[in-house]
Amino acid sequence: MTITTSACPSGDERVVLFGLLLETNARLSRSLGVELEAACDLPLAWFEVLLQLRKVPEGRLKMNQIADAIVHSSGGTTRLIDRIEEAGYVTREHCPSDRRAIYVAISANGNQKLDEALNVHLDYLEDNLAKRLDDQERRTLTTLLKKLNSSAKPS
Amino acid sequence: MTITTSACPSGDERVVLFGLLLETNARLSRSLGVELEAACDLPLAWFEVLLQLRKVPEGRLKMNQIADAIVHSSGGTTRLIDRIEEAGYVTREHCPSDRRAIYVAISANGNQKLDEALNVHLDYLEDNLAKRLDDQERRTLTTLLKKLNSSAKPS
DNA sequence: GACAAGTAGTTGTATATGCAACTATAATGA
DNA sequence: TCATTATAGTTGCATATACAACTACTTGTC
Repeated sequence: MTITTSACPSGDERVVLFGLLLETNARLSRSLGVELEAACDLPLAWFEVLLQLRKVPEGRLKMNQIADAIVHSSGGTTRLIDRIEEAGYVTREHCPSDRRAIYVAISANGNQKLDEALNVHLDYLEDNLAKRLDDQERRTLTTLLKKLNSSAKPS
Repeated sequence: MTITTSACPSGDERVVLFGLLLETNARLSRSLGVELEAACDLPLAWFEVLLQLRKVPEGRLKMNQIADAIVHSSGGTTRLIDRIEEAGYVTREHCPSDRRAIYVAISANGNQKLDEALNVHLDYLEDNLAKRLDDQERRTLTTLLKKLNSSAKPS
């Protein structure tokens, strides 16, 4: 019995695209993670959480909102927030209107750390995004990723 | 001391783009992983390895080539290949010209499993890529990701 | 109001992965 | 040739995460 490799659609244009997406993401997030860790002693996942918290004017989100935003499981998010809280970058606050829910709020230390990390991040992006893609290309990429992303949300 | 949130570059166009890349990837790979696992009982990481092996005509790669292709650490790759080998989808072969090196070769079962998985993957891509982006957009995205990716390789 | 069903978050447990130390082999060069 | 340095892969250990079961609370229905 020969291994025919059959119709072998591994060269399919969509398969290639998807593989590229995985690879690009893996390389970029790994190298950013290394830099953040080295320069700020801040894991990438923590950075993502702090960034999400800064995005909203109140500076706080519920556990499940964070879990959704960073695409983690509920249990994983609990543990992640445990660690970030222990480091003093966020605090848990009770939600008055729903006693099941918990707000996670960024602290002063968290904001300071995030500023630090954003400097590293911006340098990184300058080297790895801006150097490779011009304004127009970045805008196009943003648009395309948004299209791709919105679809996958409700699953 | 007020929490000024400082210059707050979290809305920076590049930061947004990077966040989008992380999020898109996380959502897509998670949902593909769930489908592959459900339909073929094949973890996404295994699928990635098998796909890399099929990409090359010989159907085999050295450990470090695999590690690089799928962006894993060397130790992580050893363990990953251990599991895939135990499942019978790949085999380890000695390299005659370098006795330190090990070839990992896809087996007949591995090829069969990969065909199965590719069917799922192609359906998935049809739903999640092709439905959202037309041919032109996919080509553009591919080009942009390639540019982005080539840069990050040597690190 | 009370019971059923749904939702928010946590915890036990299993697993996957990275890092650093290690072994074995190869390449370099004095 | 032998010693040094570099490389390929594996292993011990620590950690991060997912899944499923659980508790506590809320919402909907009668």
